[in-house]
Amino acid sequence: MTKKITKNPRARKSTSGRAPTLIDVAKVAGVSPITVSRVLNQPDLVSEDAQQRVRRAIDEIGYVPNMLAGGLASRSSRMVALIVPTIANSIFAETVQAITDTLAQAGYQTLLGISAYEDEQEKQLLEAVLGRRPDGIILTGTYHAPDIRKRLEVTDVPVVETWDLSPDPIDTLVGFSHTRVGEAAAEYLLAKGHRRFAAVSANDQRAVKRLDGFLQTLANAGVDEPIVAKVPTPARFQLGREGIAGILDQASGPIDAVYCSSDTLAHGVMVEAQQRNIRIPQDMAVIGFGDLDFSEYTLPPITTIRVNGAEIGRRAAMALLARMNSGDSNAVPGGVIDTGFAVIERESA
Amino acid sequence: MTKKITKNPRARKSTSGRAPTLIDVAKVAGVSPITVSRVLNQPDLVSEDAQQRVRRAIDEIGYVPNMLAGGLASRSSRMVALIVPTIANSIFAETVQAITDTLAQAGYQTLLGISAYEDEQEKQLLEAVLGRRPDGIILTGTYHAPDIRKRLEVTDVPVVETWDLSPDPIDTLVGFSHTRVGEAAAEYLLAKGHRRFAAVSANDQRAVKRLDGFLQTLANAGVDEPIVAKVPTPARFQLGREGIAGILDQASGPIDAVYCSSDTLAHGVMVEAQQRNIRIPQDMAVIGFGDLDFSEYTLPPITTIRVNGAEIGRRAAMALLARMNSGDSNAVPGGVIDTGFAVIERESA
DNA sequence: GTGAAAGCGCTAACAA
DNA sequence: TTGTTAGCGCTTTCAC
Repeated sequence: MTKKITKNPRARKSTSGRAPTLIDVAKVAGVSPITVSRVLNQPDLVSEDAQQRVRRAIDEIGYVPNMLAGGLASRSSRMVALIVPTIANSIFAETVQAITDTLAQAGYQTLLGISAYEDEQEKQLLEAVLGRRPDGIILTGTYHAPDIRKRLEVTDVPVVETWDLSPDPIDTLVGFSHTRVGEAAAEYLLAKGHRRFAAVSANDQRAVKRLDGFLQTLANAGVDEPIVAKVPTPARFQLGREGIAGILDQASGPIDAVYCSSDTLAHGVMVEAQQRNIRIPQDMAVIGFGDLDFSEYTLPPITTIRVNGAEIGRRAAMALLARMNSGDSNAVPGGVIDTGFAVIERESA
Repeated sequence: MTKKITKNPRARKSTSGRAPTLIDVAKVAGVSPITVSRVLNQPDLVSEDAQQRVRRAIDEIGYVPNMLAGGLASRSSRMVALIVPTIANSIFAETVQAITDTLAQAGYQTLLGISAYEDEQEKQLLEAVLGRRPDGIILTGTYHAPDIRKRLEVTDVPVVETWDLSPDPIDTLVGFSHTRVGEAAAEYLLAKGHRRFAAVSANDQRAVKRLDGFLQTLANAGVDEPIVAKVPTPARFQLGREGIAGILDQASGPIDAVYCSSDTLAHGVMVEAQQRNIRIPQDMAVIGFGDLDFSEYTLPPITTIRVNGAEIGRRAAMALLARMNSGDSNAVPGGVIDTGFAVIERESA
């Protein structure tokens, strides 16, 4: 190692081989261990004088509390497990960022798991994470493999599901209705007078819900069934391009409007349209879903159904914090919070 | 809580109020606690027969090992702290994803901290995280506030710095030279015959290094000093647009080529150029840095200096794993791995 | 191949 | 306001 073991006079404890403990601090400060503990966790119970001595001692020997030991003794790890399908998508990234921020401010660390939209992954991550005794768990989506769900229902760890709505949450839910998103997209396009539709959708749980809402609303309105291109997860720009290319090649007539399950796909659709000299939105309207910042400045402008990833993250984290602090019993029932979404029109540049 | 406390016959331990422990397993299996521990951690030392009985017991009572206790006793938490400036940027997101994946496969969980490019944040995150006794730490960048650095040098926790190169790493380093990236950009543009330059750069540590490399190389070549627009972090699409707009408004003549510290900024530059009927690359060349997938399909195509975020993450994680497993002493010196970068030309559509 | 004893570093509960 | 006594649930010796 490049690091030199300098003869730092303060390093007496670190040279002794093991990290200084609370007992070391207590000795230096001339108090009992529990007083040191109190200075750290409930300073109000300790006299000014003792606090001073203890803090001085902590600085002097470079003491860092061992939270493994603390967690074991107090049965509270001050960690939250967060499981998301991906962070490569800017909107989930915003949510993750907001969650870690909010939790960090409240003194909780975030244990991150990325499930890649795989049940098996999610299960393994949970398995691994439960052993750490997290004080709370935040999960993306409302579908979870049956055994995972059961495990979570039995645990008394507060669970927040987010990014979706469901009639039977495990515990607490902070999200919005993807079915409604799809319906809103269809309603919007129908109101604009469009009648010949196509759809490019990813095939993950929530994208499929949106698509179903979209298709169902169209069916109810009695318009022709749209051509649908389903693309694999994670949705990449180029998949949108390929998706619409296939649709346009096989379509018997012109397409009025294209529904995309995400802005990323919508972007690909737009570029392909541009290649083919199809003007947007005059020749073909495009509606996306997700992160407005992206589509707002991409030319030509498209209509987007916008959700605020950061806001969802913040609210999910706050719901969890409330849950964790509401006494540790299951007395308080978990709630459902609908964060909603907004349709953002950007027809004219 | 919505969850019903069902009269599940197996839930005898969970209804008893506390989670089953290793001792509970031992009783059911008719062995001593240490045997249970061995089945979990060193199964080779235990007879087939005993293993069977223990595993059966574990399933029966739904035992989940308490890693807080395990970590305390074994002085190894099997957690790694990861501190990044942001994940809202797809390239860092890839790195984070690769790191968590690689570590998870090796049985380590990732404790995520997001520093928002703030020293103070980074410090607090580290402070908070050190108490969890992580087995390793992965940090973004090579600059760290002096006190953070000192703290880390004294610790015997393996540290991997990534996403940059430096002559004096704390321990191990996996990254590439940002100065060289800037130089390569300048060399590339100069070779194309460009002479009147502009630059739009973010103002974080590494972006500034790239910019400096770019400017220095131009200065050495004796060309006029470029107009530079520095934009705040995190770089958003629109900042690129505003940056180049300001430059074009104040420039006394045409600009041959624009250097951008990231593809996100480059995208903004391109859109603004499009608005002003400046053709790319014929009228004005643009070079970016970061994630090829983004710029490759954005029209018009630009040249990008590409780094593979996932690859960097994987290598950083593997370096850390090697470090953590190389006996716990500081015997093995930390190494420096240069992951390099590539110049991707996309001049013609 | 298995077990008994002794902590890991901290905090809960009670007492003074 | 402070301290004492017992653990938290596991792994490390070391013994058999």
